[in-house]
Amino acid sequence: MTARQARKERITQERREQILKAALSVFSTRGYGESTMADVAEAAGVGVGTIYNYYKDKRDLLISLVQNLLISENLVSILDKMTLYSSRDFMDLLIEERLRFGFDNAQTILFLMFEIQRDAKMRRKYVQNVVWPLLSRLENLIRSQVKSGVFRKVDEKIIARAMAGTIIGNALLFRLEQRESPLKKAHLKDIAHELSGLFIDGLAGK
Amino acid sequence: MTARQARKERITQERREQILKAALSVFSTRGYGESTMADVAEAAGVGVGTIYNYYKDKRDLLISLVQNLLISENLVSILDKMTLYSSRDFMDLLIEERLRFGFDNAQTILFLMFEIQRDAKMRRKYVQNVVWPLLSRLENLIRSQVKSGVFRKVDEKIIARAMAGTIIGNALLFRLEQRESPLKKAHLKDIAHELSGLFIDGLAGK
Amino acid sequence: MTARQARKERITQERREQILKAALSVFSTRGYGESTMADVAEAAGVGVGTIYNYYKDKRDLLISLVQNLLISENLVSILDKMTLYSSRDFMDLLIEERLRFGFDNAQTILFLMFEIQRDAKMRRKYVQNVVWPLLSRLENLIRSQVKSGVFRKVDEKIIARAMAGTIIGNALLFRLEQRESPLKKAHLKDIAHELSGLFIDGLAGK
Amino acid sequence: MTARQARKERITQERREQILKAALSVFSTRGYGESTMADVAEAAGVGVGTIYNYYKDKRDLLISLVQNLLISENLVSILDKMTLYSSRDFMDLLIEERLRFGFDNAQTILFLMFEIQRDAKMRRKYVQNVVWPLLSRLENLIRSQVKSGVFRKVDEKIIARAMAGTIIGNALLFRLEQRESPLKKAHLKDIAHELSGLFIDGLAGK
DNA sequence: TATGAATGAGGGTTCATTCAT
DNA sequence: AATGAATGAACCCTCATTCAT
Repeated sequence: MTARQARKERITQERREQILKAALSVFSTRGYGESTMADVAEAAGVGVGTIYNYYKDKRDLLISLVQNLLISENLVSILDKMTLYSSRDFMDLLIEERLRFGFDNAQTILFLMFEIQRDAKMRRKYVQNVVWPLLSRLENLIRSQVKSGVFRKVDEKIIARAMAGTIIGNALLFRLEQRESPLKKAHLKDIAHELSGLFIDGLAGK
Repeated sequence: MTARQARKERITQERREQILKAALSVFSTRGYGESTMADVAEAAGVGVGTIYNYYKDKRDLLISLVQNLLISENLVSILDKMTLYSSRDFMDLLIEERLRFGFDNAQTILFLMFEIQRDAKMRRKYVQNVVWPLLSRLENLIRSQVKSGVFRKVDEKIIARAMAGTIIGNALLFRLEQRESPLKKAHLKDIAHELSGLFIDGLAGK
Repeated sequence: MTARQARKERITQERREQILKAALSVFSTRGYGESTMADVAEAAGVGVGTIYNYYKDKRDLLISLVQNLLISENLVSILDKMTLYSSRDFMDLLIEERLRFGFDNAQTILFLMFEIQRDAKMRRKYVQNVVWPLLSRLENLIRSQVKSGVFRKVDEKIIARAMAGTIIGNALLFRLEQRESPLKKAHLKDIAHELSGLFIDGLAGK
Repeated sequence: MTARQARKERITQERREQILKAALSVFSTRGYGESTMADVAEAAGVGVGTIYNYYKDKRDLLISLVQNLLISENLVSILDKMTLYSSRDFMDLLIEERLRFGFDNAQTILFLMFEIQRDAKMRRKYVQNVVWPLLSRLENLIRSQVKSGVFRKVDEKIIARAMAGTIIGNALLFRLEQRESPLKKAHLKDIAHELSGLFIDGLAGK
C-alpha cells in the first residue's frame, strides 16, 4: 500500500518534472508571454489539459521553474569543490566549466534573469536561494586566499561579483555573437586560461 | 512649402521617437509578449490607433527599437575618448561610467538581449551595428596598450569580451540583487577602482 | 452675386457626383461592408475628410446612391421610345441595348440589388422610383400590343416581369461565366435576335 | 476504437454544417462584410471561439459556403428528371418548382452571386461545379427537343441561359418588390403556366 | 473648403482555462 | 488520470469619424 503510494508519488513527480522541463525549454525560446500552453503540452508530449493536473495555471509553471532552480541545482556542488583546491590549473578548469555551462544555457539564463528580476517575490527568493549561496561561497574562497596571501588584499564582495559577472556577461555576449564570434567553443580551454590569467595577474606588463 | 514639409517631417520624427521610447520602457518592464498596445499608447500619451500611423504593427515597434539603437547611440562616442587617454584614473572613470549606465539600464539591456538573440535577423543587425563597433574599439585600445608595453601580451579579442562582459554581468547581477546587494550605487567610484585594479594588476599577492 | 452662388452650387453638385460615382464603383467592387472611406476617397481623388463635407457618413453614401439612381436615369427615356415603334427590328435593338447595359453593369446591378433589398426603406423607394415606372411602361406596351392583336392575350404583369427578369438574369449569368461563357459580347446582336425570337414565337416547332 | 473515431468524425461534420448554415443565413441577411463572427456564433448556437475550431477564419467560412454548394445540391437531381418527361404539364411543374426555390432563396442567391463573381477563384469553381452542370443538362434537353421536332431550331446555349436567367431574374425582381409585387407566391402555378406559355408559344397572336 | 493625423469603438482572432468523456 | 473541444475574455488591428490647420 505504501509502496503503491510511493510509486504513484514518484510517477507524479516525474510527470511534473517532464512538464517543467518542457516549459523551461519553450519559455526560453519564445519568451513567457509568447509561449502558449499548447506549445508546452506538445513539447512535454502530453495533452493540454494534463498540464492543469499538475500546475494551477501558466504562471504557476513560471514560478515553479524558478523555485525548482532546475538549471542551478548542480552549481553549488561544483563550487563546493572550489574550497578544496585552488591551484591555477583548477581555476582554469572551473572557469572553463562555468563558461561552457553559460555558453550552452545563455538563452535560458537570459530568460530566467529577465523574468526573475521583473517579479519582486520571485527575485527575492531566487537571490536568497541561488545567488547568495553561490556568491558567499565565492567570497569565502577569495577571503581565504587573501588571508593566506595568495591573493592581495581586495574587497571579496566586489571581486566575487566581478568574477561571476564576467562569466555571465561572456556567455551572453557569446550568445549574441554566436557563430560570428571570434571566440569558439572549441577553444574554451584557451579562453579560460586567458581569463584566469587576467584574474590572477591582471593586464599590467611585467 | 519646403518649410511646411520640413516642420511636418520633424513632428513626425518626434512622434515616432516618443512612441518608440514608450515602447522600450513598457517592453522592458513587462516583456514584449505581455505588453499590450494599450500599455504603449498610454505610456506614449497617444491613442492606440495613433501608433499604427507610425508603425506597421507591434513587432515593427520591436524591430525599430533595435534598429534605432536608442540606448547605445552614445556608447561609441564615449569609447572613442578611450583612445585618447588611458591613465589608471581614466580607466576608473570609464568603468564607473559604464557601470552606472549598466546599473541604470539593466532591465532594458536584459530585455533587448533576450529579444535580439531570439531573432536571427535582428541579432545579426545588432551585432554588426552595435556590438562589433564597440568591441573593435576596445580591442584596438588593448592592442595599442600591448604594443606600447603598458599591457602584457594578451589576446585582445578575449580580453575585450571579458571586460565588456564583466560590465554587463555586474549590471545584471546588481539588477538581481537590487537593494539587497552589498554593492551600492553610491560607491560606484570604489567599485570601479577595485575593478580597474583587478583588470590591471590581477589578484595575485605582491 | 446670384451668378456667383449658382457657380458655387454647380461646383458643389459636381463634387457630390464625383464622390458618388467613386463610391458606386468601390462599393460594387468590394461590397459595401468591405469598402473603406479611404478607398472611396482615393477613387474620387479627394481627401478622406472632404467626403464628409458632402455626405453625412458612409451609409449616407449608400442611400444617396440609390436615390440618385445613377445607373437608371436613362432607362426610362429609352423605354419611352418603345411606345413609338415596336417592330421586330426595334425589339432586337432594345433587347440588345438592355443586354449590353446589363452585361456592362452586372456587378453594379448585383451590388445594388443586394443592398437595396436588405433595407426596407431603400427597397420601397427604389421599387417606387425605378422598378415600377419601368415595369408599368413595359406593361402598357404589352397591353397595347395585346389590344392591337400583335400579341396574343397574356397577363401583361407576368410577362413584363418575365422579360425584365430575363435581361437581368442573363446579365448576371454572364457576369458569373465571364470569359468562359459561350455567349460573347461580340455577338450581342445574335443573342438579342434569338431572345426576341423566343419572346415572340416561342420554342414550339412549326 | 473505429466506432469511437467514426462517432467523433460524424459529430465534427455535423458541427461544421451547423456553423456553415448559420454563416450562410447571417451573411445572406447582413452581407459578408457587415456580418460579425459573433453574429454567426449566436446563429449557430456556439461560442465565438468554437467557430475557429472548424474554420480557419471568416473568409474560410465564405469559401466553404461556395464549395459545399449547400443550396444547389438538389438542383441537379431535379433537372435530371427533365430528361425523362417533357410534357407541357411537366414544364409547368418544373418552372413552378424553380420559381418557388428562387422566390424563397432570392436573398441567398443574391448574396452568393455577388460574393462569387467578386473572387476569381471562387467564381471559376462555382461555374464549373454548379452553373455548367445545370446549364449543360438544360442544353441537352433543348437540343433533344429540337432534334425530335418538338422545338424549332434554336441555339440551345442561348435559350438555356435565357430560361435559367428568366427564373433567376424573376426571383430577384420578386425579392425587390416583395409584398408590393402583383405576383403572389400563392399563384405560382399560374405564373409558371404563363411562363411556360411564353417559352413554348411566344407572344405572337394566333 | 480641403485635408489627413488622431482617435477609440468595434471586430477578427488567439489562447488560457474548464469540463465532459 | 488524460484528453481536447468549447468557451469568452482580452488583445491586435482597422477604420469611420472628427477636428485642427
